[in-house]
Amino acid sequence: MQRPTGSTEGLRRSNTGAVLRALRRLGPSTRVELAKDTGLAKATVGVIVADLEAAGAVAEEGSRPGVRGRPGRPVALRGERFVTLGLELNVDYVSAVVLDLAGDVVSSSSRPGGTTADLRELAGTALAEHVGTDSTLVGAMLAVPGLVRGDNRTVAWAPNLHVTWPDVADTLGSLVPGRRIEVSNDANCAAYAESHHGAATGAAHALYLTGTVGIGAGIVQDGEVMRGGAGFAGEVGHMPVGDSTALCGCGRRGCWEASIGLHAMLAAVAMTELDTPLRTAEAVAARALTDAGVRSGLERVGRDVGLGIAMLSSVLDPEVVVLGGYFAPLGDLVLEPARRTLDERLASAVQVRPDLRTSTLGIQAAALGAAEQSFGPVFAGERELTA
Amino acid sequence: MQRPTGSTEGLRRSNTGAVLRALRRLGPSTRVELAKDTGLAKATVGVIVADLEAAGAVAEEGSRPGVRGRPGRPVALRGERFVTLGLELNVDYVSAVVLDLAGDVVSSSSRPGGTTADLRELAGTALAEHVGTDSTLVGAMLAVPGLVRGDNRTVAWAPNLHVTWPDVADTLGSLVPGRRIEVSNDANCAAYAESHHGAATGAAHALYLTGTVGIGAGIVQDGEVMRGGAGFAGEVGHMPVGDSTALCGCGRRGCWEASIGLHAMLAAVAMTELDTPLRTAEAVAARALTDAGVRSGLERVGRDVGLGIAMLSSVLDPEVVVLGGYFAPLGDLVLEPARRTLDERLASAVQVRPDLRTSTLGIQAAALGAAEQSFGPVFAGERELTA
DNA sequence: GACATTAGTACGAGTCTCGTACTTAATAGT
DNA sequence: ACTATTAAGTACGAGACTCGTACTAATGTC
Repeated sequence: MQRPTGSTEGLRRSNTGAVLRALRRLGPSTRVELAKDTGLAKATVGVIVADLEAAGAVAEEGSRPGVRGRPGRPVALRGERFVTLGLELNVDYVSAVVLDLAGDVVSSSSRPGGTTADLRELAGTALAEHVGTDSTLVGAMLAVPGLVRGDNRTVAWAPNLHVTWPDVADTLGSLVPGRRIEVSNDANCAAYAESHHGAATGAAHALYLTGTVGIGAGIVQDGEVMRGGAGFAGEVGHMPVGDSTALCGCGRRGCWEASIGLHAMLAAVAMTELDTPLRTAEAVAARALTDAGVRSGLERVGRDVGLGIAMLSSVLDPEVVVLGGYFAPLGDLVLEPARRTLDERLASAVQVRPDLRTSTLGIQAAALGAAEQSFGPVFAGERELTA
Repeated sequence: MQRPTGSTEGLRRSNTGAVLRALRRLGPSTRVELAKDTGLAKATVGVIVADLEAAGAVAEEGSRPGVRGRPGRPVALRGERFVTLGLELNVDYVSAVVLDLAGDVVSSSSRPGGTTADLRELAGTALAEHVGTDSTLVGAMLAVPGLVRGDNRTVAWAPNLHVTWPDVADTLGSLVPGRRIEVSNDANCAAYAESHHGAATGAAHALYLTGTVGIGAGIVQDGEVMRGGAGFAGEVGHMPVGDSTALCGCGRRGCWEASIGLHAMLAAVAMTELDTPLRTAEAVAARALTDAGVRSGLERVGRDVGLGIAMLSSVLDPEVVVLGGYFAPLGDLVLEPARRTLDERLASAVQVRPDLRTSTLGIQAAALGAAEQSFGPVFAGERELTA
């Protein structure tokens, strides 16, 4: 999905990227299998694999015999050598994920707090403990709840965070010398994570919905995050959906998050907020087991969730919609009414309702997605893996 | 924007595509200018240009002196040799556009009628009159109002058309021997046309809204049509927007097109339909000059248009929104209230309202977009131009 | 008319992919 | 146990392509 650099070296980079992608997708594979999948010649794959092995990016596994003929020697991505760092700075917690080239999570941690110092400490610990001198940090990305420009560098608007941006950039810059830390929107990162590791694995077109006090969406189209003209695509919290009289925190009426945000949900079930959205939702789910009033309140919220997803689906046509944030603990209590509403709103018989699922990655979704995105240039064949 | 095929020949194709794209974007350019723009070496560009000239795809223009040094000899895309055919089959009219490699419309025609025979006749005439034996038909695409799968081959649902699909495919197949005719959605084609030739020229992220009895959207993201998982992205007519009590032709209530479709607009201004949507809208626009009631009716429609665009903008973040179909003749009568509504619904201070414009391509938009899309593989460096 | 300046080309070096032929390592059959 | 068969991986030379350098060509400037 990228333009080759023009030169033959660029061609090699591009083909190396194709081999790496095939290894991620197929798992351990022999050279012949890789050749078949990528369309390259056997000999070419052999050379590329040898280079990757020298760089420490792949390793041979034990052969698997049983069939006639010389057994192939499968090659697998090796995690030890190359890693990325994904961070999330949120209102009341920070997260860090170290991901390796094989796609395994090397380290995953989060803690309460929302300051630059909290983030710095968590990231510093993760790096110190899990990124040795023999491994290379390929890239790093920070996910934030806010509007981030398409260049992945400047935060245009993050009203809920109590930090100043040059400060964050400086702090993190000193942490990862020589590598710029990119910034991206948390919902976009989470969407990427779910489509690569979570509930939407394998779906090229996925939609992720994060729900806390605000509502945000991350859109994955053709395996890539969709950013829009300025980078602000997916800011769906203030779409006019649901109860048109509901007063939103932004001062207007009828915003979607005024109908399905955490506070609206709590009002619907007549309960109060606990310390975190997740714990609050768990308490609501527990109460729903015995309280019909809570169940019907969630039913109302679910219908409004479905209404918004109907809208988004008709625009984006995703295969899978993943609900994260406070929706995850509530599960089918919200999803079932949403599915019913969605079925009612399908425009035609040929349209298939997207699969509604709850997030499987929880609070680490955004940080994991940030880490995974940092591998993007490697798998795209834009950045070379050097020892 | 695409991956080379692996071989060095693929690299050449890819680089040739880059040169062609540069020529389209920059206009006539010298080899040095092309080298600077594409990042290729002077010598490489020289070879590629020579090949293209031999194939008849480009030609040298008169030099432009005036500066010190040897004057460059600009090279320009040549239209005579390679063309594409874009067709549109709609409910009550058919259109055909022949487009050449230089981006000039060679022929553009449309006529009433909505049968396979009408289409065949129009297409046959266009080909016979404007595609000589010395020119090559690079590709052909048909735009239809309906749901077309992402493979650009199968029509899943087109309830308004009174044709059978194998029939259309056979008829057109015999017209363009040896080349498969692709099919696509009309709004997607029109969006592509507007972003390449029309009101959104130069915008990488554009949204096109077509309005007749039904409402459809075409989405261009990063210069490419966004299709979604099944190919049905942009089916926005039945989003729940606007008057939630309005009864839609689909049997449900609250669909957007029940508030802003042609019939809803006519009800709002208390006028009756003429033979075509365009002529009807022109009559309404004329009446609005003297009739305050009509103006306030359009005002109401405009607000609902703005409400839906607010929704779409928060999801897609386009730079430009182009309104086609019956909206074009009404212009600011609808756009102004839409802009005001949009301004009210912007979620944050940093978000910029997308530019609302009326279509400049009129009834030919879809056919032109279909033709332009048929050049896609050429500019992407996937298909070679051979004499 | 000499010089400076810029455009375009010729050419050789380097890189890469590919197909073919060959080697290697296993199973199947006798 | 030995041979035939099958399939994986590699060595090697041919071919295609890009690139940098050196060179030629064409124009304006002094």
